[in-house]
Amino acid sequence: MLNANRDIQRTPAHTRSQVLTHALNLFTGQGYFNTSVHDIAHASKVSVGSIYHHFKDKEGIARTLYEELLTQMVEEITDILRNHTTAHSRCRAITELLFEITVVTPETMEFIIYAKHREFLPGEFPICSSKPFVMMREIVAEGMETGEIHTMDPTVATACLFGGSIRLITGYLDGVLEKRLPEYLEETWTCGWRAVAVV
Amino acid sequence: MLNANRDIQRTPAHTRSQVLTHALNLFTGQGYFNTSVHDIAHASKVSVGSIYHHFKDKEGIARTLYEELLTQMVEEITDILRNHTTAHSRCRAITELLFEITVVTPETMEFIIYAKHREFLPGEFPICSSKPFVMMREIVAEGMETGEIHTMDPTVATACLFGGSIRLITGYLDGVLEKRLPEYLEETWTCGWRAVAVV
DNA sequence: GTCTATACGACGATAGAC
DNA sequence: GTCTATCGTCGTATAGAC
Repeated sequence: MLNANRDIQRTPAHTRSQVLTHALNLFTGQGYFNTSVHDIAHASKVSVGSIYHHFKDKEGIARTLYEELLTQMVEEITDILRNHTTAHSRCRAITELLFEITVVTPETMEFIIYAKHREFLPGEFPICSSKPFVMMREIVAEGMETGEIHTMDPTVATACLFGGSIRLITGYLDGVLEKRLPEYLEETWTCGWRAVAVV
Repeated sequence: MLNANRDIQRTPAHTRSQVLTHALNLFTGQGYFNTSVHDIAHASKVSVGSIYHHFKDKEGIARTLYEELLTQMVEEITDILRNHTTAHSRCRAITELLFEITVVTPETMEFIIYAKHREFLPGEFPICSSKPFVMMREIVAEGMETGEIHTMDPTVATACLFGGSIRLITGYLDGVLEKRLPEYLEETWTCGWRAVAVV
């Protein structure tokens, strides 16, 4: 996953990362159920047998992807928590992070925020119960205690603060935006913050 | 068992509506690809042959559902346009409508707002390009001309105005809200409007 | 660990009787 | 129009050689 573009190797680690990379592209590009293990094998230039050696089954590939991408996102939010102190600054940084991930690795964002995980990952909790989203709500809740954000239901505040950004991101992933995504950042952030900020 | 079968209506219209109703439930409950035509036949108490008499194929069922539900929503928004004049009043009414549809017929809202249509309806435009969403953006744009809403990119304004509500709705559909959905209406609307309103 | 070949079940769709 | 029975295909997963 991390060392995606290297010379063609046949090491186990390389096989594994190739499979994950191409599975992510196929799952987001044409959907999990429209993607066969054979498709993944072909795109990864790896045999079906190798795939089943590294992963229990097709679902296992998706689950691994889901967990690794979420873990990565948690780390990035943790960094933001370290480098920013106010709720305003932290939420702004998270918004920038979401936009950046979307532009740099749209498949990642699509798989995290836009896929219907419950349809192919039985037992998995909804994405909004996942760690990154919980962290975002905690940041908002703390912002209420410091008086930066209106005292209200934290779920509502988080939804309204980030809801606009998420709409823009899904619009970008759907290819329906007229301008490039970053051009929407300032205005979207201003609106989102205005929705919840104490004047 | 056999007696029960006598009570079942066998008119074409009844067959068609039964299939659509149960297909919607199954598609939203377990996903389009996890639902077989046999499942639909069983749930609808109709034979597979009858289903294929009324619909070209499985995709045709989903496409019919999609079109009918969107048409219904367009009519409801049209009603709102008739009965309300200001952008404030119209957007508020639309927010209430979205919440009400979600509570009364969650499958409808899930199928419209939450399904990944492009994965099973090839050629279909993304939901945010659909008529209801376009109408919402037009209402917002008019609100800018009348001075009710900040002059800004209409896409951003619409995303921020309704983004919070949509997040709450998806949270409800995912079953992760602590309170019942209507209890969030006032606060969510207030936040959304504050995000874009001219003071 | 990686590969090819294959078993086997599931599902979409059709045929043809009533 | 509705039904049952069946066909053909596709895709997951495994077996077993290298």
